[in-house]
Amino acid sequence: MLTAYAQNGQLKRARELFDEMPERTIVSWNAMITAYTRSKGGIFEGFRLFVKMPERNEVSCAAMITGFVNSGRFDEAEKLYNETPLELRDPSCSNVLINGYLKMGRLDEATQIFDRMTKKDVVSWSSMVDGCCKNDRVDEAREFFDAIRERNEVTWSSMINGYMKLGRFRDGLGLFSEMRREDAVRIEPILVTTIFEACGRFDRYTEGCQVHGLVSHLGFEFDVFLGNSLITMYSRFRCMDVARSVFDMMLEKDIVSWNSLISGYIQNKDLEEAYGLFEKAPEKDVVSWTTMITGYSEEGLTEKCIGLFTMMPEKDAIAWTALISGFVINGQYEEAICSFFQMLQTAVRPNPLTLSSALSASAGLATLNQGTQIHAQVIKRNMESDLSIQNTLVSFYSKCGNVDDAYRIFNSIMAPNIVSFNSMISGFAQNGFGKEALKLFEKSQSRGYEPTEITFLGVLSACTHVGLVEEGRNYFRLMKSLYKIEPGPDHCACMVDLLGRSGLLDDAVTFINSMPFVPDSGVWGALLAASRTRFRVDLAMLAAENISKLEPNNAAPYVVLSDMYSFAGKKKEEERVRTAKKLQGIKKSPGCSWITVKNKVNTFLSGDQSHASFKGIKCVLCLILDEMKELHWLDHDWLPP
DNA sequence: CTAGGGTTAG
Repeated sequence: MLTAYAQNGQLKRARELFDEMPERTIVSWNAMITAYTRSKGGIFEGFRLFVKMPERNEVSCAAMITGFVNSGRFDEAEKLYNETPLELRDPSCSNVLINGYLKMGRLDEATQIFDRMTKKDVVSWSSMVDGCCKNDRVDEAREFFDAIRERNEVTWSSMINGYMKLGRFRDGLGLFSEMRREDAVRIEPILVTTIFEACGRFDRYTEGCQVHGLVSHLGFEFDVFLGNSLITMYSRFRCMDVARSVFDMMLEKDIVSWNSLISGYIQNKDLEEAYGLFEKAPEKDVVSWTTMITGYSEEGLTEKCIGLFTMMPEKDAIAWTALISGFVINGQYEEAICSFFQMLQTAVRPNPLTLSSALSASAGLATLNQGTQIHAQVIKRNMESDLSIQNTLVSFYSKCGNVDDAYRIFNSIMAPNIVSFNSMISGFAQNGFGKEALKLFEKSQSRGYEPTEITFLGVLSACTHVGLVEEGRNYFRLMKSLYKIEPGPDHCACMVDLLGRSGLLDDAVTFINSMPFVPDSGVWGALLAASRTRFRVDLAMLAAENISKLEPNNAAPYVVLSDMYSFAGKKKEEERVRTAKKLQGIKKSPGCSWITVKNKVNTFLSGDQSHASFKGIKCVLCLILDEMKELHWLDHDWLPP
């Protein structure tokens, strides 16, 4: 009764009953100690009872030490442990302490207790095995494992899981087959699920199928957990037929089975099959809905996302985040921000990913004020030390032109990863600090960070923005030869941009012709922009034709060509381009830009002279253009209107 | 009444 009351949140009733008891045994006292130490702030009342009780046994000590360990009071736990008479010092007391230390990563203290134990049991040994694995000391774990005389299911699975988490299949599966030869230990389905998980994650098809074949003989192939993990594994292998047949053969399915299969189809881009299952599912939960929303947003179908989200009965933080980040990846930043502020008005609390997505949206819009508000939310919610948020903040402040703030945040990151470096390198590059960007790249290399494709986009654009042509060419070569990263379309577009902006247009064309794949519109776009700046009608035509082939509705080729013909006085050609544009039915919305100065948004449309300070702005612009001419960044007087 | 591992889907 005491325990029943305590476990149902009625500690007071338990205490009343305890006080009324005509006589109490050690077990009654122990039950109360456990009840108090497990309830918030009850540790000292628990200890008071422990001191007061007339007689104690080993369970009393273990319970009390557990209480101290679980409330982080290791000093008190250790003191009590040392004061416990040896004949009462059950292995459980030591095991509690050992596991407490292991969970905190305090391996030395755990080992000390372990070494001092006079009678170690299988729990003590298994705890050391697991604790070493969890603290990235798998090989030490193996030493403990080999030293144990008596091994049970926990010992084996701790060791096997340690290997599987690291993808050490030879060691893990080797032990697994050794375990099968032991008569005294059972193979538990749940251990096999972790093997399937690892096979899926490390893309080990052969091993996954082998283990699957093996367990189907053991009689628990119809276990729900096991079936679910098989569905997930085969989905990762892109074997949806097998995943489906596992699903169909399962005698008992739960909502996770349905969700796993839906998610599998979505990962393999079969939205129709996914939606069919979603509709057919006997029950749906927040995960089912969110899975579908994520699937649609990855395919750019944000309308469908909104529809599903609206119909969804209960929305949690992850669901909101799926909606918001879906908008962000599709460039719908206003919608993302709007949803974020809607979310704040509900009781659902944003998680780090939500705030990071909202910050990305602000970065996309370059709305400094709004993003700063979200930064304030980050601080308010104590998420400043979240790495993904810090990285997004670096990007955000950079995009808003606030390199100093970006750099300040970058430097405050305790454990930066390559993404942090990528964000800062790109941030420097975007703001014209090419030298700083390249220096930071070299720093990341000397510190042993592995560069990614994104790293080189930053590096190449840094070279572009300061005209470092040779360095850019060099990095482009190194990328492949030294870092083993294949240049993609974006890297090539960067190179064309680099050569084009430096006036080396013929080199740019040579580069395009030497590309190992068909140039995309980004590559041609870079050439078109350079041709416009340098007034190379021939290359502008080449680029324009190719863009039109790839993106028939893109207005840029028509606009640039007609402007250039117009300047050159070639009225006929200009007219021809304009007519072609009309025939295609292409409408170009006027270019628009804006900047917030002292809380006021200043908007500029192309050709628009209505700004209050138009004269002054134009004057400064002319000064800048003169300087550009002096530096030979422009070859002639022609400028796009 | 106390102590160890494993839990699939967003």
